[in-house]
Amino acid sequence: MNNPRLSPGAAETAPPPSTQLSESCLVSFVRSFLDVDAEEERLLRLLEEREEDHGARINLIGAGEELEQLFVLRRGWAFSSRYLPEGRRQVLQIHVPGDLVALPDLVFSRATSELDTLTECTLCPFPRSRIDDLFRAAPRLGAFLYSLAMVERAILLDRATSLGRFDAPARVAHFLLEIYSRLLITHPNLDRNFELPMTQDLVGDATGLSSVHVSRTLSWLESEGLIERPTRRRVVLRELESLKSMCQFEDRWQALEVLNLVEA
Amino acid sequence: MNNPRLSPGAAETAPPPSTQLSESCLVSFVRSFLDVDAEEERLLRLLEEREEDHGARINLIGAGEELEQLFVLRRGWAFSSRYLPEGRRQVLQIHVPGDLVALPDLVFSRATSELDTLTECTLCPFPRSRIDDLFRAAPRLGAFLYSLAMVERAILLDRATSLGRFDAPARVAHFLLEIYSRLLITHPNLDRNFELPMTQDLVGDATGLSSVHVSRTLSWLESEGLIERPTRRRVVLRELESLKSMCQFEDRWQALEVLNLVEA
DNA sequence: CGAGGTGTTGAACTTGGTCAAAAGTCGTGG
DNA sequence: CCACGACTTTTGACCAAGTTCAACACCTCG
Repeated sequence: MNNPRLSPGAAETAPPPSTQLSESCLVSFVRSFLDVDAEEERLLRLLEEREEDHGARINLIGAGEELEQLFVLRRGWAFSSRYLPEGRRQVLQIHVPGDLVALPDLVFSRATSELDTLTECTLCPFPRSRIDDLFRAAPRLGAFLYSLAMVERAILLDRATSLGRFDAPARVAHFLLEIYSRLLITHPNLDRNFELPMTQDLVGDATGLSSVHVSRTLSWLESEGLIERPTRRRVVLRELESLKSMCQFEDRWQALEVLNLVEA
Repeated sequence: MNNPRLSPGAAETAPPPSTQLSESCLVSFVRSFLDVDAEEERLLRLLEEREEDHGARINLIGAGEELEQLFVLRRGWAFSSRYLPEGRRQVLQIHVPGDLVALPDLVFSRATSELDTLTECTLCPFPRSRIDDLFRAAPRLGAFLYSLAMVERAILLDRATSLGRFDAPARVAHFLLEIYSRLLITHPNLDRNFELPMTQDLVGDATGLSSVHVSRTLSWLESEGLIERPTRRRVVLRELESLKSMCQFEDRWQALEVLNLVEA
């Protein structure tokens, strides 16, 4: 949970149950890329002042809704998606703890996609104006947000490549690796396996496949020894390197170099 | 070429041949979203100090190359893409005049994709550090860059939806509309038609289809009266509304509300 | 124990891909 | 001004990956 790269810092081995208000997964997420000073930390913590819990599998924001609040996702998983005619759907993003959610919709007056929880979640809502404050009062954090957006962009382009040109096994592999690489930032000790709280239906909607074909593809990957599925929701990336090479996976988070502004 | 929304400004009807250094398509692009003050304009013009010409169909940046410079695309079209094994390719982005090119790679030490010209181009290279200056000295422009990134993000999510869940006609329609809506910003007088300097092969690599199927799909769209192709490279979006509804098209540029920071 | 959601499997089908040939387009140079 | 050659687009025949439909098995939780 603490900084895997820049600040060796106070190493707590006990997995923080995130019950203490003092442990902010947003701050620790930012810290893994940037040395945060006291004032910056204060501004970030302001985003997590309030918190609210939500159950699993419920809709938080509907596409087209007016958005007064943005959120830090403090606990649990969520996803954003878009509904299409005839009951089709595209899953656009999987959100894990530490993510800033709905931030992009800041520049639109209405939400551009649905937001749903996967598991029970704790969200910290904050008003849009906090982001303005942040750009004004802490240009380094502004530049950091920009850097974040650029990583996300690179990841979306990777995904476009996956959706546009990969076959089913490569798409599924890419999807698993994308999530795994994001989880590694805040959980550097994950040993090639993680809990994926999604039905195959959702995985299909994320990879542009039918749930039936996701099932077949996962079975095939398992039969090839590339992955394992010890339980329904757990995935083991058994042959990490083979999986990476079958979809040209690049870890964009690892490669990130935050725009590092010298204070004026 | 002048501001279609915020500043009615000095209306020149003659199409500016962009030979005068004083007419910057970047400035006019920014101006269509934001009232730019003198100091901000100066900072933007700094990005276009130098310029260099390049021929059509040549490679400007290879994926993995170290990047010292970013570019403003002043004249001509370019595209970025990624090569895949077995000669496959995914076209990721079409760049038109006024675009900031390679900016996202700012946060990576190496280019994440290929950059190639489509037509003859004039590029204005500038060093990475200019962007830092911009974030520090003009937080409003920093916030503007952020807003731009968020529109681009929304567009990329639309594209993911297209690649993941649309059939061939809808993908092609979406592709054409995406370009058309971008062109409208700087050329508000386009009358449902534009020059598209791309082979069908490239369109296929952008839409995740084979060039053969692009040909069939364009013919089908034409036979349905949805588009016309008066010449090889010109497209007329004859039934704009039908095209939009067949791919749920949303114009993200139109909906953009730039983060509008009040000066501190 | 039973019910509803989830995952698996098989069979028929469909969309779009591949291969190959023909036709069209455009620039170049004789 | 025309002819040639390279490239692009079109068309047809065949093929393959993934979809759809439907039945069945499997958890999991009351």
